[in-house]
Amino acid sequence: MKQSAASSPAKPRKPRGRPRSFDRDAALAAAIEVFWTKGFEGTSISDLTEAMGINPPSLYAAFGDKERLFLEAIESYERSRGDDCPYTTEPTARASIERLLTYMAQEVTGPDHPRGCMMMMAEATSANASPKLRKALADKRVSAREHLRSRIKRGIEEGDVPRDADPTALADFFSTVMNGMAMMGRDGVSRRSLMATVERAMQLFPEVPAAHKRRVAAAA
Amino acid sequence: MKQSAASSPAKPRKPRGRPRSFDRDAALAAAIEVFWTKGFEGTSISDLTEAMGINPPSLYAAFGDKERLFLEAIESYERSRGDDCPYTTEPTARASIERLLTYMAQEVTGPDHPRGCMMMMAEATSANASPKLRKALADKRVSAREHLRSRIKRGIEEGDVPRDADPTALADFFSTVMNGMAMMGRDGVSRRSLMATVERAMQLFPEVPAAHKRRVAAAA
DNA sequence: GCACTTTTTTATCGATCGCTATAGAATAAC
DNA sequence: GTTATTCTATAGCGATCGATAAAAAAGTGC
Repeated sequence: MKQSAASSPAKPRKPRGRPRSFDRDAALAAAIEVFWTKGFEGTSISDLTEAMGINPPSLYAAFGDKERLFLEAIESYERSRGDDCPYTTEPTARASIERLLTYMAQEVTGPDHPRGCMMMMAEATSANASPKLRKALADKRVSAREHLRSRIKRGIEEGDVPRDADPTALADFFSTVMNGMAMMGRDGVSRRSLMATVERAMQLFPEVPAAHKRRVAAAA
Repeated sequence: MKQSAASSPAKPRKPRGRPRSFDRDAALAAAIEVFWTKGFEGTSISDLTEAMGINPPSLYAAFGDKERLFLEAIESYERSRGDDCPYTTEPTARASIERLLTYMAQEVTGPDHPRGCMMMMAEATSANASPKLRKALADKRVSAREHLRSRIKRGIEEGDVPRDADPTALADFFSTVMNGMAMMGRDGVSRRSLMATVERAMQLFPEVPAAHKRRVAAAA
């Protein structure tokens, strides 16, 4: 916690010992790819070391153990996807959800990385993992639904979603569709098919009555 | 292939050696429960022998190996669920799909067995399995979608689904919802919530125009 | 009774699992 | 230079993996 007064925090002095000979971020990216394909339990340390191009002691020194590496992989995976799809910046809840679903359809059928969703794989392949990891994954899934819910709630407050809409039920429905799309994507279903599903599902997003919409626009 | 003429096929004569001391069906049911919870790779032989109450050699003698036991478990699982939910007997495609989704909502939240769907677990936990098993699982998933599609197509032919409906796209959509429900169920979402999702999704099932419906009813 | 067949139990097999002890190699501090 | 520190590579730890050999046990047929 305490920081040395002599050393500038912005320019950390070079570490003492032998420098690391591999790119930590690149190694993590390689680990993500493997976990994404095989899940947590389906991935062995030798799978990882081979893909990352390092030996086991280097892996353990840099990432702790398999569970901690997996958690870091999950977090990096989610962060980069959040950056790729800034759905919260959309002006309406409807546009946010549609953007999210569209991104999902593209992502789970991406040609330059494993198909499907790493979080779905995580869920099914951590049955024997530590309670700590299980809990961390469950929290992330709950949090994802909660994000959807709060965005819809905000839409109600801002007037672009009808007052009688149920944010929790809507969030659960679109979460279900997203989960399903992840499975379908892993299953090899085409991007075109998933996009058709997105369009279909979006028909269920409730519209504000045109009359009320005008009223809100006038007030703003 | 050749059958002894002396022995009645309905009353097979008692086998020669030491009789099996366990109930094969009960053992298979126990195996299903374990695979359902932990997936294929997440389940070890000792997990199985403990749950089935037998020793490894008995398991191998009765079921072949782990993959064959798993396949038999999957097939038994699907058969019993097909028996539980005879959705093809419903008069319309809409009623069939709705029954199927409703059954799914109840099944994946069942209180007296593992949550979620065994086939979803199978998909994610067979990354290192033999190509043969992988293919068998993929075929089953394709076949499930095809069943949906053909039921909708039949609905078009029988006049209870509009002529301009796209059976493949509809089947893909409802398959996506079902897959998503399985994930949500495993995630601990309530049955009530899944039923709300079913009701919502069914709003997207296309209706035949009332005028045309009358015409078909008169013809029948 | 004895021969034969099949399942049971016990005790492993070799391979792989996640992980680490140890020693040598590469750098900074002095 | 020497020393201290940190990383790398080799080798292997105990545990568990899926699967089986061997022999005792429990039946049928004669």
